[in-house]
Amino acid sequence: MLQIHNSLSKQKEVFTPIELGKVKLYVCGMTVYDLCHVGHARVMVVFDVVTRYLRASGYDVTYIRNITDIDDKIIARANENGESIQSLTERFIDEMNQDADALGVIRPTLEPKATESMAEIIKMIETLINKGFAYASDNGDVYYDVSEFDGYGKLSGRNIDELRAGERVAVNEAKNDPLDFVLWKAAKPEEPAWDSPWGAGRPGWHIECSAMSATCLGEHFDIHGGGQDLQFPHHENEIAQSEGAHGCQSVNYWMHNGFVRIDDEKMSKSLGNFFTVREVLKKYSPEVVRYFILTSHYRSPLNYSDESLEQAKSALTRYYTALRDPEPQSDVDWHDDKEFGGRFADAMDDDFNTALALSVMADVRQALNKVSESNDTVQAEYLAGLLVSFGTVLGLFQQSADSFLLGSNDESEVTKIESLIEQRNTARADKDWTKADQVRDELTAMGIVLEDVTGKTTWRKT
RNA sequence: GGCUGCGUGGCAGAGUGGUUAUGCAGCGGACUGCAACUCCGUAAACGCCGGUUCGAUUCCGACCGCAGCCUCCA
Repeated sequence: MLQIHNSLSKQKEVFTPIELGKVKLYVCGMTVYDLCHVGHARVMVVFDVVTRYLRASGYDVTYIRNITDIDDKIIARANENGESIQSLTERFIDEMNQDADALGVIRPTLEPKATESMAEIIKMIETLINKGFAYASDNGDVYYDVSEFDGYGKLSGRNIDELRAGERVAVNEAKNDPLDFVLWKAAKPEEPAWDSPWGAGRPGWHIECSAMSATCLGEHFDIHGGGQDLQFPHHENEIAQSEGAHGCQSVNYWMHNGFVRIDDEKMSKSLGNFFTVREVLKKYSPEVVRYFILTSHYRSPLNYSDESLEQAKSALTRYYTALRDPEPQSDVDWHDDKEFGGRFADAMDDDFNTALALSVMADVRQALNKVSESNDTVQAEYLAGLLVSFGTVLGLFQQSADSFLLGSNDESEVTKIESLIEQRNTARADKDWTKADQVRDELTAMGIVLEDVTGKTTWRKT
């Protein structure tokens, strides 16, 4: 029985879908003005695994991840670059998709864009005004009147008084209350703008998610996810907008993933301490990055360091080494495995405890190595198939062992490696250990590790 | 200042009121010409101080330390 930690109640709750057998999931995606960093990768991978596991549990999942393609930062960056907003956002949408694909992230069912949802956004703002939750000010902005919404603060665990006490933003004269937030921004000269009943302008950040989630999933859906930093104010404001406009609960389960940190500090653009997915993938293969992300529970902080990535790489190398010989049985379904499959399900059912699920896989690997040693081919092929089956949930073991262990090499390099191995084996046959070790040292210097197993020598990259 | 969350062995990271997490690294052994791989064995932990309890790393309270949100941020 799946339990999910709900940010609304701050507890694990048994998951019950609104509609039997179906899950409607919305995740806040990227603002596209720059490359994805590891923090973005974490959101993508975490909710990819959530989606995969829900599907593996028999649910028909509709997964929506939006794209914010109009906001202040985008306008600023486009101006800096001297390019159009459209060319900037198209470029970074493409870059984002490249990163997501590289990381093995399954594409969402739909990826709605703010700029393509203007009619719905404007309509929703009109509804909010009509219902008394919003007001247009003289300067052409439209604001949400926070005092009108009773539940304001229920997600982030604050109340309006506390927020006022902590207020440290310059007061905006156009607002009735400093806590009110903008739904529609009047256009300044030279800024991109859409026509609206309040004049030319563009939407505030929060309203797009309320409009798009309702359009794609309906007014009431199952799960809403995103990074922890969106809990306040973004998600709090979404609740105020959606529930104000629709008059019903909008989301049953809120899920927030923890931050990626560097030296115990949040990785973020403003701190400048981020690594892009692109640069990490130059050093580590995508599954190593996925494995690293999944070693920690999704709500815990994840500390990024070379050492952590190296550990993930070593661990994954051991899995692929175990998978090298047996031909994985192709029709294994982990659900049918009483022992390991049951433990895996228990771990994943417990709020997607991937760290615990990985420890089950480690036990499978050990069992696999044992049966391989005793030449129990049938059992080895079964356990290899079981690992691959678990891998479909976590997005691991999606390549052949050889492609992971050998990397991509041009033919001449492989020929050279193989000829050196042959030279060494000839020397070994002659018991010329000095020569044999000399050749092996040469290969080591090339980043090649040799493994002599049962009369044959295999190699892999370090 | 307000509000949240966290503090586990060398490192990473789950979990639990009394019994092995797991991975990486280490140590001993088997295998090997030597290694590597693999297997077997092994050691090592629960921030500090009180309380509840027969017993607490696990529950409660204080303290210390760290992080996050309160402003754009995944």
